[in-house]
Amino acid sequence: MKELEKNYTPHTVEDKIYKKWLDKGWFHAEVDYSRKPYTIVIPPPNITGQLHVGHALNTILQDILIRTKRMQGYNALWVPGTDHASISTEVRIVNSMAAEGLTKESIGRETFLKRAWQWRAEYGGRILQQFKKLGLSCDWERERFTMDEGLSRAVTEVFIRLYEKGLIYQGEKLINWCPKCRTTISDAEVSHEDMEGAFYHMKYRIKGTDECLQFATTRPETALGDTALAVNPLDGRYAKYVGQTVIVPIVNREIPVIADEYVDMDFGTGVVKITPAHDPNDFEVGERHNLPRVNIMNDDGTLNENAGELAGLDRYEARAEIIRRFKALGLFVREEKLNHAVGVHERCNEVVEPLVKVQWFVKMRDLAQPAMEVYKNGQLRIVPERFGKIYAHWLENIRDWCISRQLWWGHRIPAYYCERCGHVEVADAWPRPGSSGPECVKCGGSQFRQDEDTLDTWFSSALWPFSTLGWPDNTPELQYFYPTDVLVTAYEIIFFWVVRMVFSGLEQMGRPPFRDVLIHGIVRDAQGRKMSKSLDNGVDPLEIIEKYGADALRFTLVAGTALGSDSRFSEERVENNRNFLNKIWNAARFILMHLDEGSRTGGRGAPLQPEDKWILSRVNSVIKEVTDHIELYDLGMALQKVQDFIWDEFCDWYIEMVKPRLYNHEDPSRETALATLLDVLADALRLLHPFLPFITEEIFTSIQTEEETIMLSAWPQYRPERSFPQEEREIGLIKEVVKNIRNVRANMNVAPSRKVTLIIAIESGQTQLASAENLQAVFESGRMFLGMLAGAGEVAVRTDPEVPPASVPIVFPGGTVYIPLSDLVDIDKEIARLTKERGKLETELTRIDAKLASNGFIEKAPPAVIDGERQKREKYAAMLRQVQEQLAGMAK
RNA sequence: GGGAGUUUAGCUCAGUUGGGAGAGCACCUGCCUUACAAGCAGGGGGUCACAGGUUCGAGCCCUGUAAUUCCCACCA
Repeated sequence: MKELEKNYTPHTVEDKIYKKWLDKGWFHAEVDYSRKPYTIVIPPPNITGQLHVGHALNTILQDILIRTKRMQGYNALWVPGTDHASISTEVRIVNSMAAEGLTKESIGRETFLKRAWQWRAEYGGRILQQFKKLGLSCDWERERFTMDEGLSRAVTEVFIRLYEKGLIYQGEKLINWCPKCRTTISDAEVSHEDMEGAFYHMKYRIKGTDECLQFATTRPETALGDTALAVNPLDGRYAKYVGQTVIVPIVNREIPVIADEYVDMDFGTGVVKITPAHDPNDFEVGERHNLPRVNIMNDDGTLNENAGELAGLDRYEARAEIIRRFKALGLFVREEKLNHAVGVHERCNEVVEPLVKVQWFVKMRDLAQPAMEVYKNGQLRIVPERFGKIYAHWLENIRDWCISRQLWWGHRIPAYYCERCGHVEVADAWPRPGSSGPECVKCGGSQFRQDEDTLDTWFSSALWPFSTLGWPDNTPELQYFYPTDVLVTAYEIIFFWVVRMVFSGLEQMGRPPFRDVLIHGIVRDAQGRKMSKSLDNGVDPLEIIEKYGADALRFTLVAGTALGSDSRFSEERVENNRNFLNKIWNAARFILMHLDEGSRTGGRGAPLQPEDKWILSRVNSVIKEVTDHIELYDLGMALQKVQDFIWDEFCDWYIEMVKPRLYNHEDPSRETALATLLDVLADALRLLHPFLPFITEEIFTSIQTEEETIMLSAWPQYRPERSFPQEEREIGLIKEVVKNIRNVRANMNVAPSRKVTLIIAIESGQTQLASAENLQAVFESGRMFLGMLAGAGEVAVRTDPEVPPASVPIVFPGGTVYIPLSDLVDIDKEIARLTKERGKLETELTRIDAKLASNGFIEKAPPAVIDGERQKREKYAAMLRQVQEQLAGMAK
């Protein structure tokens, strides 16, 4: 028998237990067709990542699901891994090099990549090590990295397949350019922020006249790239100008006035300058009207030679300069303040520049359609439902995905260009290894160079659910574990990741990559603010673990969080939850204390007592409730149910009830009580294990010796033969009476040590609960509880209707408990209590009477409800009568 | 501009097909009762944002309003 410390100390057990689990290989899953698989792939954190509470919440939820399913007998696999996170990693490496005075360009691609791999070796595993502190039961033997050989092969394979189907293409389109990171970014990476800007009213002179056309713009610097002015075709004011020519000053470009429906007549002057190379709308207008695209910007955000005299100026300097020059030319009208949304790169906050460039794109329409289909027909379920709308909305409005990035860290695009004629071959290598002779099918050239660009990091993440299982090889793992069961993620990356995994899974595997998507909220600080570096309000999970243990952290993150909604984190809550751990710990310690030789294995010496049946029946219900809630992903509620059960029913009632039996070694039912305690505790621990893996393991292995671990112990089942409704009602009555006696005692300031006499008068006849005889038996056997729990001394159970004189009544359905006033002190307080009680009963009766008197209610409410109301009325009326009698008696 | 969420006790939040308003924390009172003071027992405290409507009956359903948070969006 192990001795347990008085207080639970996580540090001494957590590392030891985790090591045991690892050494035993219990997290590892192998293909096994005799069992059903249950699979989750982890959302891979960035290799640059440091564990934060967001990761903690996300992974803990997955761990709860995996552990539950594992206990339920599934072959549970949880695949961990990390993401190379091309741009954010690259930026960090560049920054670290800058400290040494180095740049990417100065060291070259190859050296840079060496450095990046070193970075990955150094930091890549760190976050996973931190994950282990949380107690996660990932299959570490199957850890993957998005740039592993196999996963890289998957990326190339998908690229080639999509290219061959025409779903990946190279095109010259308007893309989002980040001048700071010097790369393209996808639409999803641009966030729109309201900024205070200005609306500049300017004009162009109409060629051959003295007239001008006035327009307004927020970006005057793009004027040098204008290739048209546009008006609405229905706009009578400008009809006569359409077809005429205006002159862009400074560069003296002659551009036409065109008519296009894009122009809103009621906004500004109704005239819009068209810059096809630097604005998405203008780009489309330009397409429709075959306008030339004049690119005036360099990759770093300065103006290029097309800007004439302004070449070399930064875009913001250029803006000021343009305004100055227009003013000098008399072409500047006025400026007004205007708040408008500006696209910024969400990673570096630089204002994004729309530019026309040749890039690689994924054609989305054909891929989005099946992804929408599986959502609509229910093959893919999104929990909570409302996030499905976000998913659907995004798919409906999806545009082609720009996947090429001007970065080095990532999967290099498998496209090869003929040096002589520029012909493109898409293949895993070109020329093909071992081939000889000219390779270019167009010109016979033999020199090829690979595309310099890499792929958007989400391109490889999109393949994660199957690439981690071995695809493109048809591995046994892929056949057995795919599709995965659930994807758990925060709502922030539905667009980036979830959508792309779904269409990739459908396209490559023919099935959605997961059945359910569980969306959780984000963890905010105690004031409800988002945690951020600038506010410095982030919580370091490792510090919390250090202080309170992983279980307390897990508890805090999961408890009290409704599906999909944000939660607040405070250390105070962790502390409270730590207290719960201590509570369980001490309950276990108490039981162990009373276990002596033979008890642990010994059977039940005597039949189950009513309180034993009550607690068994209760745990039985809790098993069902908890299992159901987990099934619905309502993990916070599931945890709540077990906690309430353990603390309230098990500790505060059951343990207190059986103490006399435990202290009395002669009691034949002592063994039964111990066996029940162990039974119930073991079941509660099992229900709790997915949430609090460490403490449950520690206690479980202490209180019993048959099973080596709780993590592989069978999940408790609801057992009908363990349902005892009669005992639940009986003990429920005892609890109610005990509470009322305590109430009276507290109100009347009866010293806790003082015993009071109880006279329990049972009414004759049948009540809802039981017959008078049964009630009598209940109180006879409950006599002990009244003594233990309510400080009762003498207890007399009677059936005669005589009311004892000078006593305080406590009414219950079927009878009354009387406490002689001589045992109490303060009669005024008792009168006050009874008066209040009378008021409550009267209110209730009024309410019920009004209800019963209403014709509508009698006619329309279901009979069961009406019957219930009548019964309630009867019960309250009886109780009211007694209270009134008593008050009358005391008034004398 | 479009969409979604939230609004219940001082604080944080539950409230499962509409049928007697809940928990935890905080607060007040009494207890070092041989598992636990990180504990036990008792208590006070709410026009369920507002206004209408449906219903015999609304925290829950419908309509509108307000406050607040978030997401999406190319009005130059």
